[in-house]
Amino acid sequence: MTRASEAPAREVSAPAPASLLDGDVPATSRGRRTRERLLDAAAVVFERDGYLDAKIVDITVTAGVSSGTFYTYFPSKEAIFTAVITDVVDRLFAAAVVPADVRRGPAAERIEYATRAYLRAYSEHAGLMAILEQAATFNPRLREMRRGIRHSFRNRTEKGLRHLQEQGRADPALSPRCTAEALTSMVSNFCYASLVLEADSYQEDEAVQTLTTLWTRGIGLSA
Amino acid sequence: MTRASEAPAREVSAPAPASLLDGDVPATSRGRRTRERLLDAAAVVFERDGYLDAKIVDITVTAGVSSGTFYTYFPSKEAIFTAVITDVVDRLFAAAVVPADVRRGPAAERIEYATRAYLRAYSEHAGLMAILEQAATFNPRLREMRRGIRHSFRNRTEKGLRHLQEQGRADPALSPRCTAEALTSMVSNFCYASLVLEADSYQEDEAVQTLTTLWTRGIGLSA
Amino acid sequence: MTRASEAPAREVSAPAPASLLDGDVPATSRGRRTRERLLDAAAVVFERDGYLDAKIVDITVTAGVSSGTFYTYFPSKEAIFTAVITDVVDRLFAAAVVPADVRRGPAAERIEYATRAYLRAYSEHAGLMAILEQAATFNPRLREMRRGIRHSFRNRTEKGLRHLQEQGRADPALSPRCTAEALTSMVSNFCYASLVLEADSYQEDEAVQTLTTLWTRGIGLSA
Amino acid sequence: MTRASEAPAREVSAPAPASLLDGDVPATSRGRRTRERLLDAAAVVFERDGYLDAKIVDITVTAGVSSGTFYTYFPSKEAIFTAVITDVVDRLFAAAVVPADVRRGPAAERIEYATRAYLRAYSEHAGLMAILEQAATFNPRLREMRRGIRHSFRNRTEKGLRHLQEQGRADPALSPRCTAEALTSMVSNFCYASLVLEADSYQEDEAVQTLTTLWTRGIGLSA
DNA sequence: CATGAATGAGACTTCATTCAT
DNA sequence: CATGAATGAAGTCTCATTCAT
Repeated sequence: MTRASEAPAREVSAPAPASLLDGDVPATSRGRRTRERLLDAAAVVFERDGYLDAKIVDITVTAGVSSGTFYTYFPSKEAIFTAVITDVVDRLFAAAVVPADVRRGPAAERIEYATRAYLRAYSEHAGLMAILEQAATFNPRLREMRRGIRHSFRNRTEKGLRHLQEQGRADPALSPRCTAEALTSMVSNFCYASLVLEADSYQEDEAVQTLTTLWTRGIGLSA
Repeated sequence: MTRASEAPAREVSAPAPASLLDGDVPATSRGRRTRERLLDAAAVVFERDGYLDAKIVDITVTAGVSSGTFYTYFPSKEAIFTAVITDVVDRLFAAAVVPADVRRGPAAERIEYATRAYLRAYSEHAGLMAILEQAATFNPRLREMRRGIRHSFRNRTEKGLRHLQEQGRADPALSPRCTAEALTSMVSNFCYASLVLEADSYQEDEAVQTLTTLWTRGIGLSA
Repeated sequence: MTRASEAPAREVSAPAPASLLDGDVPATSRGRRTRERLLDAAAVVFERDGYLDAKIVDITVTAGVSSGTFYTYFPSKEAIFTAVITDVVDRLFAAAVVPADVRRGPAAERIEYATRAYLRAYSEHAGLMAILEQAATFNPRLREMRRGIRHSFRNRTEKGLRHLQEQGRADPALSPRCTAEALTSMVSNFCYASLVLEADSYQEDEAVQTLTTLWTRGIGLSA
Repeated sequence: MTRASEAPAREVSAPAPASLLDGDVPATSRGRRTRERLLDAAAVVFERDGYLDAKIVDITVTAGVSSGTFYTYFPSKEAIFTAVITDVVDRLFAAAVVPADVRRGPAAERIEYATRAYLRAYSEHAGLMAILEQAATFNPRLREMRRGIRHSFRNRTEKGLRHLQEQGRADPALSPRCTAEALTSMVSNFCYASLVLEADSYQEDEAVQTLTTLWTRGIGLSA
């Protein structure tokens, strides 16, 4: 019997939940396995059906558990989606890290490295990135998440650009922030357009070279 | 504006449309007015609530008609949304047309003109563009529409770039298609990021200059 | 697709609802008939199954309409229950009105009249009164309603007692408020106990005489 | 308090209870302690959340045991509620016992004593009494329990009244049963109304005096 | 005895669309 | 053409109870 409206206060004032509802790690290994199975199943279902059309039952059936079990581990569709996406984003960030030796090398190579890494990581997870893009359009919390990701990349670019400008190796007339925004847009939306909207339209090398050229020449990079 | 008494003959003699279900223009002026009211109401409601949360009743109530009346003019929610968006896109395209004198002028100015025009038009309709972005993520037909829009812009850019390359005024090493894709991404996603995701983050001039600089320098434009 | 949590604001800020959700009278006679049918069905179902076990479908099936139709007329189970109970309570109040000629007669007869009227009305609607009693134990709004009903009766008793005390015809040592509370308790809970908890345990005359005697003698009524 | 080491022999030699499922006392002292903890926790949770909203997990968490453990001691939610309420009712009955000296004194004082005792006991346990009232409205067994309690009090009153009538000290015209019903209603529902529905509306003395006066005068008690 | 994960039935509600008037 | 009432499929989430360890 559902009487949510009659005692809503507890949702807010409730002390620590009795269980794993907030995504804590389960106590037993059996629990951990079940949680993993649910996450894997969710990735499959979200990618296949999109955020809106993904049903909890589809996830539980795919994971081979009863539908009630879902709620032992995640309080909602949004929660498991966030967990799935967080995984992916972590890998995206990890992939985007430029190794020390490259970082110490020429700026152009650094930019090319980062661009290629982003393209590859995006391409590997294009399915779920598309779904994040979708979900972000109507879910405020997921939109916030998506903005956070974008900001990370933009800030890194902005910082790098300021550095080059200080060294006199990039056009000092460019607004670092606005330029970083534009370049982030270029790369991320190029990925979205060519990997999500269309199916794999460009060769990796062609794309990397084009983007790198536009980027380095655009900021007036001098060797 | 056409008053009911102006052209009654036509209302009678016009060949009865097979059906209004596809959004044809209604035969009577009263009908035309109702259709307009619905379109206006839909623009308001879609922009306010998003595609998913927009309810047909909200549209009809806003338009001041009964909910049944809706289906006299549009066969579905998707249909009226398409009609609304088509209007907006038409204006976006119209705004993006570069006047003859500018077209005959220097390439840099042409690019700046087009960029500024796009930015302004986007900013004017940012609300609905955001909703189109949303709807395109889950509705195949609307996704197709969105791709069509993108292709138009990209193709124009590609054509322009080929032209410059042929004249020896842009880097011939760049793939015209891939470059056009990247530049289209840069401008369109810059708009999306700064006008939809964030609230108006940049001055128009700063944005136009930054984008134009990146663009022209990126393609290696020579005077 | 349910996404209640993602746009909860509208529940509060929404302007006038597009329809009859707040229980307004339907515009057409067909609508009025349907609303009546739902109310009648609800009375039957609530009485038969109790508030908790009453299902919306049972009501709609009993009324011979689809389940969606329910929500054209009532926003929730609570709403239709309130409507049903309001009807019953109105009749209870109406029955409790003491006609002018009796009111001008001897106090003892007045009290007996009111007691008998209450008993009869309660007995007639015992089923639904029991359900109100139930619902009031866990639904704040319905509890408020129940208290309102009780207050009405208690206040009437209090007023009458003050009057008698002023006339020197009732014990002036009694607190009118507290006494009215006790007497209201006696009569109302006698009805609850003998008509709801047990099945019809007393003859009407026996009950009326006992209650009237306790009441009149209790307050020290002098002719 | 029994420590585990104190009586191990008995723990072993005691005839194994067929089952603990019906709330029998556990064989080990550790078990007894767990059972107590569950009962205490249940009292807290039931009083705080009501019967319907009380969750077994909340009880076990409050008691500091796992949810499975619950079923080692009680077969169901209803069972532990019954156990909790039985405790309370026992104390209510205990409090309602009129000591010998008072019993031998004047009838008016006896009635006053019993009334005051009831009021105090009820007030002390008002929270759980309210929940019993709630649970009784939808659970047949708990309703039976509630009726049993009521009958005890009513029967005692009835017996007392018969006694007074036989002694010629109370109105012989009153039906003892029906009168007892009415007086029980008056006192018990006065408590419910003033202690549960409203918050502590009357001073104890005022309430006791009012109720006692109505009671004694109502039955025509002569010294 | 204790643990905590697993179960699964089932009611509510929404809203695009249809249809009788 | 307009009205507004009627439709009905379908997915989420709860929680008492069971069971494997």
